[in-house]
Formats: sequence, structure tokens, C-alpha cells
Amino acid sequence: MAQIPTLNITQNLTHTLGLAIVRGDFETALPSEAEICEHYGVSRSSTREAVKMLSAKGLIRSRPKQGIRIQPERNWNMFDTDVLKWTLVSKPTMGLLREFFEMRIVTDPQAASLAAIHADESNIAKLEAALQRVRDADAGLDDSLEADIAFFTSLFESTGNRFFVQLIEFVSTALRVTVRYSSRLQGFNTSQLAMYEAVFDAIVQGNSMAAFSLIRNMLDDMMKTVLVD
Amino acid sequence: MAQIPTLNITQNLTHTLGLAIVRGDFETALPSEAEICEHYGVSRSSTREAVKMLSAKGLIRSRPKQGIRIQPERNWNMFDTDVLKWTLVSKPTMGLLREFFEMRIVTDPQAASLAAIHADESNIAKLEAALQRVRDADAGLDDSLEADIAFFTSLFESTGNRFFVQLIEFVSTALRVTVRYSSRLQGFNTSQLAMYEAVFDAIVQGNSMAAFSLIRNMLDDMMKTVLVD
DNA sequence: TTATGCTATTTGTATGATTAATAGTTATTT
DNA sequence: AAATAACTATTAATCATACAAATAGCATAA
Repeated sequence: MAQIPTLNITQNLTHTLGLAIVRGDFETALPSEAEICEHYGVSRSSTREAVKMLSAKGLIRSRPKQGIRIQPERNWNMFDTDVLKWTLVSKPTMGLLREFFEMRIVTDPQAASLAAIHADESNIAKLEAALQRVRDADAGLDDSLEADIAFFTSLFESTGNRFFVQLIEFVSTALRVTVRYSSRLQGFNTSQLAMYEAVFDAIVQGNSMAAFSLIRNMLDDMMKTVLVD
Repeated sequence: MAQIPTLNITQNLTHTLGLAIVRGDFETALPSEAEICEHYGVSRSSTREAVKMLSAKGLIRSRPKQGIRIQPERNWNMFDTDVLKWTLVSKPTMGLLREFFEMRIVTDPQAASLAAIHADESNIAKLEAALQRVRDADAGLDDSLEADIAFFTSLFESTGNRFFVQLIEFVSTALRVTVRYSSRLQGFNTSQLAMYEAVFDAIVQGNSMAAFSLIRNMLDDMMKTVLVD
């Protein structure tokens, strides 16, 4: 059975404030610690710890007398899972979808290329397992989105590059969002089985250019399908 | 005059612990709160706040009875400025340099391409100012590295994509590291003035393909210069 | 006008007490 | 004997209070 992730007070406050900041509920600064304590009915310890977490993610900065100021969006750590989540929940626009694709159009093919060069037996095994899930999904036996995510996860894990590994959450989120906000994708993914098979073969054979092109072409098609004006 | 950024106790502890974690000083877990307090001579408030900051960056996770456990490296937020800095200070290997280039080889040309499409007057103005610094550096009147960083910063700012904007710190760090750990680059950057001029012109003219190719070619040359076995 | 000192405000730090979560152990039930 | 439930000890989580340090804004003086 899945463990129920009961959020504690600090975590709760962190998410509440983080979402409110990203959503633009505050102008340039948050209320003072004291006011936050009173408004949310929590102790100063918890408030301060939540503030520190948001500071660590680049959203705010607190200084004596100045209070808790919201940082320019440029400083926000957009690759942080929480910040990304809050952004998606509060501003799920077509523009954001475009920004996602502009990243993936460069990272995903490169990840495939690097995977073809650096994947070891363990990586190949995980890739093959993910490929099987894609096959199952194609036959209606598994969830198509989750199979996709599993494949891309093992793809990025195979790059041997910690920056690409870090992008797994980013790409997973992008996949979920793309599906949620684009009904045009319904029949798209399930017709891509041949492509996944080909990518897997290219990686096994160490053919980095083929792996690159296959993913790149798929994304190009996908963009045409999703990002229509 | 520049303000002296005096680190307070919490910030200090955060950096000390963060660096120690990345460096591998701890096996799988940190000492308990109480032990950290005693060892570093700080209060529990500061200790807990430092721990929360490191949790927010994905380095650790604390739970009652379990203590403060180090998370798998996969969860570390490598695009966080601090985590990146700690990684570089503790493991400045040639492998890391390669990983940097594997990212930049795809992000930088795409940034130039997007800049050619989305740059507005304000962006162009900043780019031109940065270009002037590159010219000055070429004439020995400004610091070559800082001029480079200024140019790439305004380039990524011009993309109109918040994920690319987020990569500014990443690329800046990559540039500094590349220079520091590769003496072969000494005469490289200063001979690139013509390339920067051409990129600027391409962006002004909205020629995204030209902007892409120019940056891509420069990085290819740079990799050949730096990443020799 | 400029510089300096004062003051009030807000975060930073320290400490103690209590509560909640949980890994490991023991006791109980089947 | 195996599974389950209750117990216990440990550690982080939370709350409360007090004091210290930083600093923006004001007042005062040169």
C-alpha cells in the first residue's frame, strides 16, 4: 500500500506561501513573520523554517527591518520541483507549454545521443523494461503517459550526465502537463511505438546520431500537433 | 561602494553542511540536530533552519527517529547556484567539465536562436552594451571573462523563456570554471570578437538559424580546445 | 546641504518545554 | 510458528519566550 504523505505544518505553510507568491498574491513583499504567524495560526519557528525553504528556492529574501521581499522571477529556481509545480498550477498557459517545448527540443535529443554513448548494462535493462511498458500501453495494458515517463526517465538516467539526470523531473512534469492541457495529443503517443523501438535499438547499437534524430523528429511532429495557434 | 555580504550563522552553517555533504564527508546521514548544535556551537533554531534550506535544495531529508538522511544525488538540485558551487569546489574534475559542455552545446545555440526571434528593444540594448564590453576586452580595456558572461547573460535574457533565463547562473558558472580549469583557453576568447559581432547582427536581423550556427560552431571549436584527453 | 547619531521595527539567535512520528522490541493472538 | 498488536525509546516537529543584531527612517548637529 502507498504511504500517505501527511504534510506537516512547515511543509504546508511552505506550499501555501510558495503558491501564493508564484500566483502573484503579494505585491513585492510578504507580511512580517509576526503577521504570518497570526494569519496562519502557526508558531514563529514553523514560519521561519518555511521562509527559509522558500529563500533556498530563490523565491524570497528576508532581512531585518526590510521584511520578507519577493525576489525577481529571474532568481526563482524554475527547475525545482515545487516551484515548477506552483507555476503550473497558477499559470497553465499556452506560452508556458511553448517554453517547455523549447527546452525539450534541445535536451531530449541530446539525452538520447548521450545515452547511446554512455548507457551501461543496467541502463539498457531499465530502458528495455520501460520499452515493454510502452508496448503494453500500446496494447491497452498499461497507462500510456506513465509508460512514456518511464521511458524518458531511463533515457535521461542513461546519459551519465548529472545535469541531464536532474532534468528528469522537469521532463516528466512537461509530459504530464502537455497531456493535460492538450486534448490533441490523445491519439498521438499511442502511435509512437515504432519510434520508441527504434530509439532503443539505436542506443543499444551505440548509434548516437540515429537516437538523436529519432527523438528530434518526434518532438517536431509533436510540436506541430500541440502548438497550433 | 559594494556592500559586504556578512554571512549570518544560519547561512554559514548551511554552506558548511552543504559543502560537507557534496564532498562526501558523511556516509548516509548527518549527525542528529543535537550533535550538530554541539559540534558547530550553534543553537537549535539555526541548525534547523540550515537543515530546512538543504532539504529545500534536495540534498537531505529529515524525519523523526530516522534523523537527517542524505538523499540520492539524483534528487540534488544541480541547477541551484549553491549546490553547483559546492559541487565545483569539491569535485572540479574533467568529467564535470565535459558534463557542462554537453549541456551548453545544446542550450547556448538554442538560446541564440530564440533570442533572434524574441528579443525586444530593451534586450537588444543590453546585448549591444555587452558587445561593447567584449570589444573593450578585445582591446585590453575590460576583463575578457566578465565581458563574455555579460554577453551570454543578455543572450539568455533575450530568449523570452524563463527556463533559459534560469540557466544564466549555470552558464556563468560554466564559463568561470572552464577558464579556471583550462589554461588552454587563455588566448581563445579574445580571438572571438568577430563571432560575437556576427551573433549580435543575426539577432538584430531576426536570423535565428545564423545565430544558432555561429554559437554552435564556437562551442565545437571550444570543446576541441578544452576537452583534449 | 551633509553628516552623524537616535530610535523603532523586524529578522536573527538562543533556550526550554512539550508533542508527534517512528524504528525496533516485546507481547499477544491466531 | 507466524502474524499482529502494543510498547518503548529516540529524534525531529512545534510552540513559547527572551534577547541580540541589523537597518530604514527620522532627527539632530555641523
